[in-house]
Amino acid sequence: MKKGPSRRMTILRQAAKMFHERGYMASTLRQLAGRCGIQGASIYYHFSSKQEILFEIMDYTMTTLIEQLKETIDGVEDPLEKLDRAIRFHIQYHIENPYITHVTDAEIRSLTAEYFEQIIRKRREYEVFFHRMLSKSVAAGLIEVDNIPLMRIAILQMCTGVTIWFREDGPLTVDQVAEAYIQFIRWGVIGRVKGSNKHFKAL
Amino acid sequence: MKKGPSRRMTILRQAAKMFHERGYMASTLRQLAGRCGIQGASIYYHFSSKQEILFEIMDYTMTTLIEQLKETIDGVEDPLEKLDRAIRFHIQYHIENPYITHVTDAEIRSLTAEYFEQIIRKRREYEVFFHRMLSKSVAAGLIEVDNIPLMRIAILQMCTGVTIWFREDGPLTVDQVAEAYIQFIRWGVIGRVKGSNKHFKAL
DNA sequence: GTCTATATTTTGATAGAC
DNA sequence: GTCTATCAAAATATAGAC
Repeated sequence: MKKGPSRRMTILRQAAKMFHERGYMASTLRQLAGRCGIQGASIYYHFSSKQEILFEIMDYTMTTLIEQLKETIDGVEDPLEKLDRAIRFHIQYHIENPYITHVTDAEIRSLTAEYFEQIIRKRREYEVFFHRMLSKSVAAGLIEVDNIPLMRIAILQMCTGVTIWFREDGPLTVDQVAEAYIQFIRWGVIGRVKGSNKHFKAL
Repeated sequence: MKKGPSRRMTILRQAAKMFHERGYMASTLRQLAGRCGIQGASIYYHFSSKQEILFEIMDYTMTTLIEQLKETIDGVEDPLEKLDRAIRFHIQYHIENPYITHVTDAEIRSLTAEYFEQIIRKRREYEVFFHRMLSKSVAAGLIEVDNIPLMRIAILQMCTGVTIWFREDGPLTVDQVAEAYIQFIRWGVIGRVKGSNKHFKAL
């Protein structure tokens, strides 16, 4: 009675894992089919092209990221608290879904023009949330940021990077990484050191 | 009498640009040759394989990074000042050499086993410098970092990321980016806000 | 839905003339 | 040093049987 994931799903999952490991261009449909226990040609019953597989992975990822980010920050008043939760969610989602998120981040240039535009649009939509949270936190005097787009890029690149080095069987838990990164983003490496307030700009 | 760069150099430069734009696997030797004004087969007079071209780019980059990092921090006493200069150098070199640095960072999995080992070894060597500077700064009580390898990864990933988004014809200068990133790494987004010392752990 | 067989293109790389 | 011509392998994708 146990009904596993559909073949279509299996292909997408194995493709994401493969693209993550070797890159899109270095992955072949025959190898992908092999990992799914079918022949290369059988892939084409489920997808019309290799490009479509890549796009499906990326579109699902971006759609889910946007949707869950909205749920995460919805209703939270304080913009800094909102930003905190958003960053935490971003790290958590990327650690828990390393294949699809890494592929979505790293293989965007492998997309053909039409697909590229669709994914870029969703990526920008996602980034706007972070811009707004940063912007409102600055306006409220809670943080000090000169160039908001620059900080948005720095923070997201750093957090997205977990897909490359995080190992499930490694020494760190998701929460430990999220906590360490949040602390770093808030205070930097000096900001929490006792007595450093002597360095404060306006003191 | 004006002697331009050697053909070998031209090939390496164009290859780095191409690998940066499309990725190693998506770049063909015929296209590369075309950009150099020669035929595909002529590449093989200068290099024995496509792999060798990729390796040469990466090996040059890592060797130069290590060498210039040493020069940058040599003789500086204060470990935090040392770290500061190292980060500034890292950002500057990556912005000024975006093609070779991005390729070296992103295409390491495209290398065959023997080449891979050589480059990984140099990358680790480079990272050790940052580990030591962080470690000594913590020991001196200048900064507060719980997990040094984690912070090293976070900082370097963030700074290396400039190769992806920085545009020479954009609104920012190298120094502006370096300064913003250094400030962020030191103080985070809250650390410099007036009155935030109330958040300090030990106060 | 999956198979075998194959069409078509393109690739990295080699041979040999100039 | 660069060319033309070409090899051999591999890729994506299609056709049609089961």
